[in-house]
Amino acid sequence: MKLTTRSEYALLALIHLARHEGDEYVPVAAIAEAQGVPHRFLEQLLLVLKRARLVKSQKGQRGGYRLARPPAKISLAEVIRLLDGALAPTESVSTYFYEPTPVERERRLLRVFQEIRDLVAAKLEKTTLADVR
Amino acid sequence: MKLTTRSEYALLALIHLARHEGDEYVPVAAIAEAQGVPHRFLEQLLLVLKRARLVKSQKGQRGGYRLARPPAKISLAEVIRLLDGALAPTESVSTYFYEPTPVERERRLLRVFQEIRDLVAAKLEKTTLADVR
DNA sequence: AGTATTCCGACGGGACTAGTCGGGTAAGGA
DNA sequence: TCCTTACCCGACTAGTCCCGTCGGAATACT
Repeated sequence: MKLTTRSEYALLALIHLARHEGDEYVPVAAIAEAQGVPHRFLEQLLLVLKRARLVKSQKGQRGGYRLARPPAKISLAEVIRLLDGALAPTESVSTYFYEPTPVERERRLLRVFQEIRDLVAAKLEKTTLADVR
Repeated sequence: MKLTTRSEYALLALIHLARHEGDEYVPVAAIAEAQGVPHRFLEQLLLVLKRARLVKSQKGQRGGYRLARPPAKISLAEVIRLLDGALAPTESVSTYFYEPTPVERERRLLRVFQEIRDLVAAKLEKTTLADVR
């Protein structure tokens, strides 16, 4: 039932970028300082975001990062799933990663977990950076 | 966003006990075999459940465990919170365990997490063993 | 007495988390 | 051309947590 700092920091970084859409290419150092997260660590996360094409980067002087899409087109779900894996509270309930467990035989219990997953997923899916900017 | 096997197994055990309410005092071995979970491990979990007064125990021959309350009075929330800690997706959003983080300054984001926590908590709070038995 | 069963604390291996570090690569400016 | 800025990449580490296992003590029934 927990979120790692990875997705938390990633979200903070994206929010920062969403706020500076005009400035194009904000360096990691600026984001890190503004949001109070470790520079070197954030670098890693932004790299992941870049590979997933959520942000674009520019090297060298005046380089940095910017959003690859408008904030309204980036959902929290996408970010969290990317950094933390499945959204489901238990492995055997995810539609993205499947693996059998002993809980599976308890259909009613599983059902409850499915409903929760759907609730959470729906909420995260429809909340975008534009909403939390 | 994940549940540990601890609470999963604990729930399975409780469900088993709920199904055998008349038999009073089911030994751990029986539960473990029925639900397919490691005997020695489950023992630990039941001990926790006992200390929290969710179950009662009886030592010696014909001993074992039984529910301390009717199934309808035991919510999933209670069990999961006991074994896994807070239900909130991020630490700074739980009403039970509080600790400050850098995410706190992002009010809108925090708000979303709070809503999710409330959603999940409400669901788990009102679902009881009687529902999943 | 003997046997079944809970109770308790300790321990261990593996995975994961949260970072750090050193250096490589590209872009811009002087 | 050369220097500086900044991204890029992989390796590494220290700590924590998870999933169990184990040995044995205490207790209750037969």
